[in-house]
Parts: sequence; structure tokens; C-alpha cells
Amino acid sequence: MSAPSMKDVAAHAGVAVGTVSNVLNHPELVAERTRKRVQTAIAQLGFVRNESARQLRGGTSRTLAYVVLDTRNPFFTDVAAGAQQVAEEAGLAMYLCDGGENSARQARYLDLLEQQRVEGILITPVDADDSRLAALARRGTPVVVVDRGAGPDRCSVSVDDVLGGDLAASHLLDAGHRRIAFVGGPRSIGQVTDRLTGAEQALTRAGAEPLTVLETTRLDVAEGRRAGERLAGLPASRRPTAAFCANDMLALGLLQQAVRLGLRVPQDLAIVGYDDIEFAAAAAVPLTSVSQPRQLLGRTAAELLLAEARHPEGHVHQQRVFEPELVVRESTSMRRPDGVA
Amino acid sequence: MSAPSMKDVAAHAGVAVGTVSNVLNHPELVAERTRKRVQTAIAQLGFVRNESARQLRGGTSRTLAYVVLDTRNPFFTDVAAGAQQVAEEAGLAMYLCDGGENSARQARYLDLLEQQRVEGILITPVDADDSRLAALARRGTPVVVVDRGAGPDRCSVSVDDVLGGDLAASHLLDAGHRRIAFVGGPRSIGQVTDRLTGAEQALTRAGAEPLTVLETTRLDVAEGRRAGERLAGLPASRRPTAAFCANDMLALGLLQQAVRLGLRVPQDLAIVGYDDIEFAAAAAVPLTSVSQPRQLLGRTAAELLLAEARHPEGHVHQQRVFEPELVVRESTSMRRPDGVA
DNA sequence: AGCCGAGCTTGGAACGTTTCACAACGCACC
DNA sequence: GGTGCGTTGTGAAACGTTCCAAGCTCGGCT
Repeated sequence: MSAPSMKDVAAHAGVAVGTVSNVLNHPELVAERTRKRVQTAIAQLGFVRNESARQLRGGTSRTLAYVVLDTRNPFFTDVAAGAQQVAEEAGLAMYLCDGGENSARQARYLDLLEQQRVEGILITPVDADDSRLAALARRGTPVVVVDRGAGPDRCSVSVDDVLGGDLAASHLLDAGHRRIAFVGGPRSIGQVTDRLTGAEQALTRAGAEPLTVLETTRLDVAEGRRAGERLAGLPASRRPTAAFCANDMLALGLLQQAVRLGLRVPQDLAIVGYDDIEFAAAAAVPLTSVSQPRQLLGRTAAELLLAEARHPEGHVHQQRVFEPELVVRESTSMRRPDGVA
Repeated sequence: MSAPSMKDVAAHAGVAVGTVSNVLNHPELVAERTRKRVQTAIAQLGFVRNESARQLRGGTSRTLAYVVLDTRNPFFTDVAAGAQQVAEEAGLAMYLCDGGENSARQARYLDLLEQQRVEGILITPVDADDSRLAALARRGTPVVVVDRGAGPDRCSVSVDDVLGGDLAASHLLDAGHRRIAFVGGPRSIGQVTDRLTGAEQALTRAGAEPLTVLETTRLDVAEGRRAGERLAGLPASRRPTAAFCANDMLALGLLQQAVRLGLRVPQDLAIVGYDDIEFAAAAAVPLTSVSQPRQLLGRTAAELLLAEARHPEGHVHQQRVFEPELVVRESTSMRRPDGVA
């Protein structure tokens, strides 16, 4: 009653197990007649290869995985789409594992994937703890860190987040803002601290007063709304006139809540996001954002991973760093977006 | 040089292979001293269980998969988050497979997952072809269809899309619109045709002129923008005064392009979306949309799947249908959203 | 007729686990 | 001093493949 195996197929077709295997893997070795017979037996029994057995017997898993920071952030699904494309071209499947910004969950996925002997892992880590990845790599599972730089003994694909933070803050300074807030967290996430660092660096350079940091527990819309509430609650005299958010999810939440509570954007509060996700341009007030080459990031990461998986011996780890780009829209520009007035 | 196996661990610790297995699976059967010895051997060698072998030898995969229509649509990642929560509580991992609105790709994933003997599959199918799912189920892999109704021999979790379409169209009719466009496609996707059917039904009931159907090739923002272009290109006399989009991705694209091309929303063009994704409320003109209980959908689906996977014998298939709800926002309401004037 | 090689098929080893019947040991008890 | 029991550890079978050496059957060639 359990799933039919090759043995059953062989019996049913009156051939040896090896022949069934040959029909599946080297059909050219099998005589026409026999092949047909085996194939109908397979169809009749509803035989399905057991991938575990297959893999055990020396095969490879032909599978990659991308352990994502949070699948609900469109930025990462765009990156994933890029990676998936490359995987597909190489004949590999790619699983997405949602870390949900949860360190323990990510760790569990890593364990599982290693035990499953996937050919390689792409990961955007929640925390800075590199030892787990080091162990993985040491034991033979190639790892590429995505959207975060890595040390010399690992491939990584990232965008210069410090520069991105600098761009964002500089833009706000240029527009005349002096009291600027940074919205983002938790600090354990590398991108958050890098973007913050970049922004601080710009302010220091300009001799402006330091950032007001509104720390969040996650990088999602809900947290953005909470930050909006906190900002709107401040007396206008002390309220920052601009906010730089660690990503667009936060920025969109912040924007939404700020508007709801009566702040005008950008007049009362200018907002800069990060990632330039597709929805940023379509926001209530189209969002100024720091853009990253999402798909390219994914593609490159997958290519590096494949290269390492295919030729582990001579592999030289690369840390690719792309440049972010500021996309200015109405959320920071004083011009009225349209002539409705 | 290849990954160490239990045999290596056993040799290193001076015990039998069976003992190593016991340390891992039934530690209480092993004496303290021996257990310690084995554990240090494991640590020293960097031994990692081979999940394939494990699974082969009668174990189960403790893994679910959700084959998503398109991971770049936030609706589905929200559903996935709900499902994942349930899976996690049950001690299972869940892989996300991005079908990318591509029938062939979905099929490939299904094959792979079946060969991998996952415990069950959640799927939002691209096309209406049920035979593949039927085959899966027949051979013993439980399947639950998500966001689409199914026949009596399969579990499904869906929202009444016909009703949703009706709600949307009725709302537009109530607001006085008579020339209404439907934006969506391809028709192979069940949700699209159901929502269209519902809308048509409302128009017929009201004796209004039939829908102008703008068919799209995908359900994404880019296609929405293209539809916007087509609409804006029509002479005002023949242009629909309202559009109902098969999902929010389309609606957001349409909105964006319509505004860019000088149409005022909702005065020149009212827009209703579908799914009420988080970004709908934050759009340039907050989007009226048909809301579905996303997380609940995912949770329920996963629960049904688990139930079937755990007790296949007595299982009775259920087709759960939830009710959608119209959320009215500025994209269809004539009131000016704020007092800016 | 005998031999050869081509074409096809076979059977069994190996992959790394888990499980299970059983062996070995020490110990208490009669 | 044997018996019986509980505690630990052992070794081999089994899971479903793939791969390979070896076998079989033919027809053609010398």
C-alpha cells in the first residue's frame, strides 16, 4: 500500500531493477520494446522516484535555498526573483525560506538545509553572528551572503549601505533640514547600522546636530506607523523636520500615519526611504528612496554560489559591492506634485 | 575528505554505529560516559546528519511546501506567513516555491516536491488543470488548494471571488458609474475569471452596459501601468469612468500611470483593487479594495493540510470559503480626502 | 564451425541512516 | 553458585536508488 518502488515497477514489467533505472537515467541503453514496457508499468503503478534514495546514492540535490530576512518585504522577493532566474537557467530549483526577521528560525532553516545537503545557500542574515555560516562553509556547503558584506572567507553581494545612508542624509541636509530623525532597528541587522552610520557621517561632515534615533523592533509597515505616532506626538518646536527610514516598509508606514495625524509631507516632515521598492513610487506622497539593483543583486549572488558549488577547489571568494542611487520624489521635494491646489 | 558519516563518528569514539544513532535519537538509552564521548566525536568531526538517508530509512520529511502563484505579490507572502506559523507550531519547516505565474515552473516544483516526499503541499495554481493535483493526491501527497475553490476530492481554502467581484462592481454602480472597465488576466487564473464573473453579474442585475475588459498577461504592477496607458489613451467620451482590477498590483500600477497621464482619481477614473494588501492603503490615492483574510487563509490551509497528513485514513475533504469585504477609500469616493483644496 | 563484438539485460554492492533482536555485563536474590 | 533481571552496547537488515562488472543472445566474419 505504500508508494511503489523501482522493485515493484521491475516486477510488474518483468525486468530487473537496474533496467528500470536505466530507462529513467540512460534510456538510450534500453531496447525500444523494453523501454515501452517499463514506461507503461511506471504509469500504471504511478511510480515516483524517491529523491532521498537517489540523493543518498551519490547524486546531488540540484537544489539551492535562499534564506530570506523577511519575505514580506518586496525588496527581498525581487532579489529572490533574480536569483531564481539564474538557478532555473542552471537547472536547479530554489527554495525560499522565510526567516521572518527571527534569528532562531533562520538557524533552524540552516540546520535543515545542511542536513538536506542542498548545493548551496544564499542568505540575508538577521544577526551579525558569522560563526554559524563559517561552520556551514567549513563543512562544505557553499554560502553567499546577500545584501550584506562579508569577510574575506565568504562570497557576498551587497550594496554600499554606508554610502546609501550618506546619500540620503546629504540630500536632506541640502534641502535645508537640520533636525533629522533616523527610523530603524533592531541594531542587530547589519543594514540598519550601516545606513545609520552613513547618515551620521554626513551630518558630522556638515556639522549638523546629531540624529534623533527612533529605534524599531522590526522593519515593517506597522513599526513605521508607530514611529509616525511618536513623531507626530512631539511638539513642533522639537520635532524633526525630516526622517530617514532604514527601509521603505518603515517609510511607507511612517508616511501613512504622519499624514493621518495631520502632518503634511514634505512640508512638515520630509521622508526618505530605502530600497526603492515598487510600491514606493506609488505611495500617497511618492517616496524619495535609496535604490538598489535588486534583481542584479540576486542574479550575481546566485552566479557566485553556482560557481563555488561547481568548482569548490580553485574558488576565490568575492565580495561584490554595488552602488546605491538616490531617487528623489515628492516626499522630500517642496514643489507641489501637481497643479490641483 | 567527504562529509563524515556515523561510521566515522563511531570509529572515532570507539563505539558501534548503532550507538551513535542512539545518542542522536534516544539519548536516554546511552550511558552518560559513552554519550559524552560520542558527542565530542561528533563535534570534533563536524558530523552532520544526512537527511536523505534518514528519510529513506522510513522517516518522514517533516517539511511542507507552499507553491505560490507569485511571491512578488504581497498578498501571497501574507498568506504564507500565516501558513508558516502553523507549520512552525507543528514542528515542520515550510519551503516557499515561487511559481512566478508560470505553469511549467509550478509543474516542475510539484514534481520535485513529490519526489522529495514532502508531507504535504499548499498550492495556489496558475491554471485550472486539476489533473496534476489529482495525481499527486492519489499517490499519497496531501494537497490543499489555496485562494481557489476545489472539487469535493480535495481540501481548499478560498474566498468567494464571485461575491468579491460583485461587491466591487456594485459599489461602483452605486457611486453612479455606468461605463466600467475590468482589468485582469490571464483568464487561465481562476481568481481572475471568478472576480470578472461576479462583476458581470452585478452589472447585469443593474441592467448596466457590459464591462470593458482590458486583458493583461500578468497580475503585476507593470501590467497595471500598461492598462493605465490604454485607458488614458481613449477619448474621454468613450473612456470608462471606473476600473475594477483583478488585484491590487494591477490597481496600483493603473493608478500610478493614470495619475501620471493626467487623469484625476477618482474624479476622472475611480479604481477598485482586490486583496487589500498593506500597500493599498498607503497609495497615492488610497485604494478601495476587496479585502480577504490573508493570514487566516494561510493558517486554515496549513491546518487542513496537517490534519490530512497526520490522519489520511478518515480524512474528509473540506472546502472552506471565506467572505470578502469591501474596504472603501479615496480611490472611489468623491469626497476630497483632506481639506487642502 | 568457431569466434567476436555489439547490443541489451542482469544482479549485487554501495550510499548513511534507523531499528531491532540479541549479547554482554553486573548485580541482587534465593 | 546458579537464576533472573536491568542496563548498555552490538551488529546486521532494510530503506530505494545508481552504477558497474559480468552475462546472455545474436548475427556476421573468417
